[in-house]
Amino acid sequence: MREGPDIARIGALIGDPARANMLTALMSGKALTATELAAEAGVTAQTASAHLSKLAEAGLTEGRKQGRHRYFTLADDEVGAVLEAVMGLAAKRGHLRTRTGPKNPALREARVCYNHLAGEMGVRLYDSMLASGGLQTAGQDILLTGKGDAFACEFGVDLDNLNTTRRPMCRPCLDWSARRTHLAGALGQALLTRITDLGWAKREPESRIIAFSTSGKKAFESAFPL
Amino acid sequence: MREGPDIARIGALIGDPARANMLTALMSGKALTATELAAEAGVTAQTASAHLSKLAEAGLTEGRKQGRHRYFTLADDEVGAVLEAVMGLAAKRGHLRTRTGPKNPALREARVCYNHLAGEMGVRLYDSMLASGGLQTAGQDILLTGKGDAFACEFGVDLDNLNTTRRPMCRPCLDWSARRTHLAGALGQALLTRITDLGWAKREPESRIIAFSTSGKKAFESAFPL
DNA sequence: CTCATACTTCGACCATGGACGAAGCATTAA
DNA sequence: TTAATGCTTCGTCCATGGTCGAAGTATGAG
Repeated sequence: MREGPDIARIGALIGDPARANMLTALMSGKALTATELAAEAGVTAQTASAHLSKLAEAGLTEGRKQGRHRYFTLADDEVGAVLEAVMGLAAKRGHLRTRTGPKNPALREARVCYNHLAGEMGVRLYDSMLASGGLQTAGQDILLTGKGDAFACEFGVDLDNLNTTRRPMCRPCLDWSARRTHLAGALGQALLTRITDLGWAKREPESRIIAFSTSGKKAFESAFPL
Repeated sequence: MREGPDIARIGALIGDPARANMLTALMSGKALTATELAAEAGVTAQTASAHLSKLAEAGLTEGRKQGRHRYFTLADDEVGAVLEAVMGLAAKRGHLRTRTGPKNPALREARVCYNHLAGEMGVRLYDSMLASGGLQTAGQDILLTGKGDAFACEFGVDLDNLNTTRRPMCRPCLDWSARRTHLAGALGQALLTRITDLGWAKREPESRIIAFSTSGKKAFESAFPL
């Protein structure tokens, strides 16, 4: 890092997109693992590890080791308050910012986020299930309703198997590109698996892109109407 | 700029040392010209111009043209508040940051700041003159006392010529690397000129470094004791 | 008028640091 | 034990963007 006043060090830390996404994710107050943060930021584990080292070294985050996981949180609420302040500034000035085109349109449209569908189509899936009453928000949590349960069965997802796991069925995930919530958790993972099994889309190797076929996209859009 | 959340754009803006120095200087509330800000940041006018464009485009600063000057201020007090918040965070975490070695020790020790001496030796000059009663602070301004007047004459600076100019005799300048005040203004410039004329030091071409000779440094230290 | 100053734009260079592959260590599961 | 997972370290590559020289525009001074 170049020579400069201390304020620049903090700014540079927040200024990197990957780190900013990590910090944004941690604003929920939840402790997240390094792998989860890597997915949130859209980078590999190695890169995330380097970022998390820098954040911890600067005292913005804290990590505690638990088993073979490392859980990260914001160091304290002052960090949260500063991030909130900067976000407020960003939001107000946002409207007059230069047009921000996505680097890779395919990546923005549909990609894998850890193990579930993200991007615009991920947001659509979530919005659609919320609108149809299959999902229901309860504060920070998301609940699967009876209606949603039935929908999932019909869609071909085996819910009984999922229930045995310890992972939460539904988890909200803040979208990297769209800054909108989409569906993570066991159900989110299962739905993505089912979508690929149905042949609607396939994961491109060596990238996070999920490529929908033309017919697959049509089927997806009728299954998850807005 | 890369793709990323809005918060990263603000962070990256603050994260550059040159821009951080500019913003820090503007925290005084005074309107400063582009040239002054360039000197404050330790960059050339072109570079400063590019930075000021970005800051203005993002809505962090505002500039109004007056004659052939452009005066810049922070856009509003929310920007000031955010900067203050980030500074507070930087100050608290500062003590546990990794050892920040100056990239170029010579640059940190003595360099030219626009037209006067800056760096550790610039700070020393200022502190020494303040301690000996040659300078006196009066709010934001710095005054040259009778004692300081006599000292300057003895040191070989022609004060009469300086008085004819419109520039203030003494001006405080916030140090780029040390974050300490040092002496700018007509006197600051004249003192540096005299120091090089005496052969104590010489400007290195192609850099901002002021290289003191061993004997020159000794002479400087006895002329400006702490 | 000419000259000097303040600032901007253009172009090119290059250092910083973010990216990932490969390989390693540590912990847990089987 | 072996295998799998979570994470880190090392090494390398390369895009971003900060930097300045040169040249151009505008404003004011003499």
